[in-house]
Amino acid sequence: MFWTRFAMLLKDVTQAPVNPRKKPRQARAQATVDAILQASAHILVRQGFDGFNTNAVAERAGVSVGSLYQYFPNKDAIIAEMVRAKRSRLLTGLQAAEAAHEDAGLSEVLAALVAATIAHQEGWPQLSQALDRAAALMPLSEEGAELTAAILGVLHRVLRHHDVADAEVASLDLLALCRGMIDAALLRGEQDMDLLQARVMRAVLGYLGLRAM
Amino acid sequence: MFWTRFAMLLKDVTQAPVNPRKKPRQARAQATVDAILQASAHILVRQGFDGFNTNAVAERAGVSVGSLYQYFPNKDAIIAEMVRAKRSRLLTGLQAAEAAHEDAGLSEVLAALVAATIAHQEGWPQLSQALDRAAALMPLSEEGAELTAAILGVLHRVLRHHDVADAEVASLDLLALCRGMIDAALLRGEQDMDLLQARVMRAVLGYLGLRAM
DNA sequence: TCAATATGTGAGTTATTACTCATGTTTTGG
DNA sequence: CCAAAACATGAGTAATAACTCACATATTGA
Repeated sequence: MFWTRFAMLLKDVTQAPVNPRKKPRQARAQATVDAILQASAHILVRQGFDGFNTNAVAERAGVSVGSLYQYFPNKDAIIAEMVRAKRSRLLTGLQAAEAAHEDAGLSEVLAALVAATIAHQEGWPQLSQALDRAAALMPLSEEGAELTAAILGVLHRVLRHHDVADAEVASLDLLALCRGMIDAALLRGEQDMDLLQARVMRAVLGYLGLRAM
Repeated sequence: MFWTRFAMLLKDVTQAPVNPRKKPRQARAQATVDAILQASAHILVRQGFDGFNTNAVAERAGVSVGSLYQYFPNKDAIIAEMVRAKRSRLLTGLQAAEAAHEDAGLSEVLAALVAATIAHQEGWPQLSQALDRAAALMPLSEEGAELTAAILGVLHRVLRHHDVADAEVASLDLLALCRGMIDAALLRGEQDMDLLQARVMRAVLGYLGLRAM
């Protein structure tokens, strides 16, 4: 019928509230969600973004597409959740490093933060990279934005605590600097993390006008 | 999601010299190609990768899809050409900076190189970023790879000429460091290029163990 | 002038894939 | 034990977009 061609005009004029999918309540549901996330990571690393489609993810996870869409409103939400989890882990690592060196000198705290950042990326650098890229291209969820702010916040707090001038800009610069160096190094397969750490620290301390430790 | 629309990673691993299309011979054909590239840039910046499809590009360029496919064998080739052109421009800028400071001290040459890099990204930071990202996801054309090597080569040569140890690794690190800081700063809308330059130089000189100029 | 060649056209073909829904199965609370 | 709620299924639908092709127009060179 001709009118079906106009059905699109009727749908969803009002903005959708980013589809509240159900949360898993039973253990098997949680297992399904975990399987989906694990399969997603696997596919992202092995096939890249091109192989990453919901059918493939569901198949590899051993669940049906229908199940996938019970817990993720759309494909992006899977990526968003992986990014969220990754950010959350980094934040935890940084906070731990901060706490463990509360009374130490600036260089020492920064070294701990850099080490935590490297360790965080090291495990699965290809997945880390893929997720970082995706994160840059996606509108962040509210929680994602909060986590990003909190990550920057740790650095900012440390710098201010040690009376660094322009802590605001410095934290942005240092984060970008570290990310750039670490990503590039891991991407080209670098193995020696201590060496990488030392090089990053030279740049960081140089930026701040401090001498090497 | 942008990545599903790119053939980049999976197709023709083993084959196809990715250029079986005709080169423009008449002026109007060159105009067509230019229009396509310009439209592509516009769409990439305004709509991102999601809006970047051949139909949209052709429409905005004011040509037909058929014409587009006369000069570009596939969608990726458009991006590849933009990346190639961008790399080529950067290389030219760096070589000019190098030549203009042949007999100067290391700090001075580096400052010129950093300035050239900033100037290069400054014009359209969003396009720069989009292309950088795309380049990371695409297999480089032969010429693209050569350009990348040449860009690194300039830095490498400068470092070696001034007897920097580990010039190989240092050039990789410094390039990544600069890219990271500059991209981030321009994307968040920073305006003061002299200030940015000074901050980048602090990191660069610190990395090399040199004092500020 | 007039073929040969270069360039331009855009509706149509085709493959892909995000996402739905009618229906079936399992778990839970009372 | 039994309904209701949670969970799972996967063939099917519909939208999208890469790319083709048969044909039209413009330019060139002799």
